[in-house]
Amino acid sequence: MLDKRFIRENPDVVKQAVRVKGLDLDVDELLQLDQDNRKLQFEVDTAQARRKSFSKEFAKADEVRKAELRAESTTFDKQLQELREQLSATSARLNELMLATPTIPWEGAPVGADESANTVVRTWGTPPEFDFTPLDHVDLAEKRGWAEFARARRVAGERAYVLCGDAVLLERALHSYALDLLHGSGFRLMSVPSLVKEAPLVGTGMLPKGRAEIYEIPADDAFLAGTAEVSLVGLHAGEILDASRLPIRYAGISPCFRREIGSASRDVRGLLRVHQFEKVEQFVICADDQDESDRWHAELLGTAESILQALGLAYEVVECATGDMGVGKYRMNDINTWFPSLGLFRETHSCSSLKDWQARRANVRYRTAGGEVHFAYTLNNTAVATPRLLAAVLENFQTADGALRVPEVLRPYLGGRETL
RNA sequence: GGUGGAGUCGCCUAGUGGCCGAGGGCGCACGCCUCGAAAGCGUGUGAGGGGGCAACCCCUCCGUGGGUUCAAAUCCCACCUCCACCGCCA
Repeated sequence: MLDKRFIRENPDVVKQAVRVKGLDLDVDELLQLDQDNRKLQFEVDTAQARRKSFSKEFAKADEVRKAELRAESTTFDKQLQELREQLSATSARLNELMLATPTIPWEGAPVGADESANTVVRTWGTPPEFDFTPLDHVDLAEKRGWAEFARARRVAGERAYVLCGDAVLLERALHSYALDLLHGSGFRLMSVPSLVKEAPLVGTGMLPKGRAEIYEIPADDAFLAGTAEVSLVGLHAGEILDASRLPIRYAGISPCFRREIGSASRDVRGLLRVHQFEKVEQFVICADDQDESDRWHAELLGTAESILQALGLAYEVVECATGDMGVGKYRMNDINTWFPSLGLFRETHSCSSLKDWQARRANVRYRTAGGEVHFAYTLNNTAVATPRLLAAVLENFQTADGALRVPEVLRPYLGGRETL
């Protein structure tokens, strides 16, 4: 969500953002509604001021005047009611359009309709070379008894999986490593709800547009969140934070649920695209200062890279194109990790800066040292998301004898074992 | 699942229909006092929207949404959240 004043003063900038992000939003309609809405607001305010004066006078009036006032009020209320209805109709529509307004993307972002316009910023590491025929993670996991797919799908349908034995320990090790790392660098560890209400989903921008992607539980007016970000933003919804509390840094861990409705029958094999997964997420709320936000973006991205480097996984960092980054984002960098079975890099992390787009929706504000109330800036990035990253570890570190070489940083979490 | 209680301006609290256009205390800010501070005294102290060149002015908000009334923090209904107890339970 953008600032209305900004839209009024910079309609062309907004239109440009709508265009490069490939969105369907009529900025002129929005501007017209905004103007209509303000006019109606003024009329309603004025009418209400007058209406209030009737009641004031009533208390002091004699019986004759009271009868007059009652009659006048009734007539006046009809007009007022009509105005109110008009106002609520225009403001509802205005709000609908406001929720669809995009963050103006970073000028450095490649302009393009979709991910094919993304550019590689840098790569790290070298994809492993095998002197044997490596298995993909599905074959390897099944061979070692580390996963069940056919049976899992009997239980939970397509894209379901069961991790078994050492794969469970390895998954847990990845999350433990990420949590310890973040805890050590000042992030507050937060284990948050996945079962959430509608408001935080609207606040984070997952709704209304992303409805098809989210599991709904209508009996309880609840939803299953696709990321811990939903709860982490929601925790501070409606608050005015003291500047001294910023930046807020959270490492959120939660089960994540996604319907994957837009990618039906894609990646149906294995652990790459599943409906339920486990993610440690980095999340920051900071002041509305672009330089500071940029620094956090770099740090969140750097932390994710350091995790992959520590694991010894080759990856590339991608600058996401305007059409790929999503409505609310100012800048987005994906990190794609090498998957030997695919012979390419696949997304394992996604780092986003949203400026105050999310904070405006969720009404997360802070009071500056000077006493002014501002919307905060928010950023987020994956730290570790499994089982996708687990699959990368399985594929990259398999050995000729069908074993798995455990990355050194994970060994402390696996009783010091060097291979599984 | 059941029963009872509660949600007021950062915090505590007053407020059972018009004098609430929300009072008091704490905290905070500024000033006076002081060598300096504390104490004391005084003043100020929310958010959102709108109008005006401006000084200013108006509207909305007492958990949320409805309702009753000329008039609602106050009365009625529903919901949300919290607390206590009972039942069930990982």
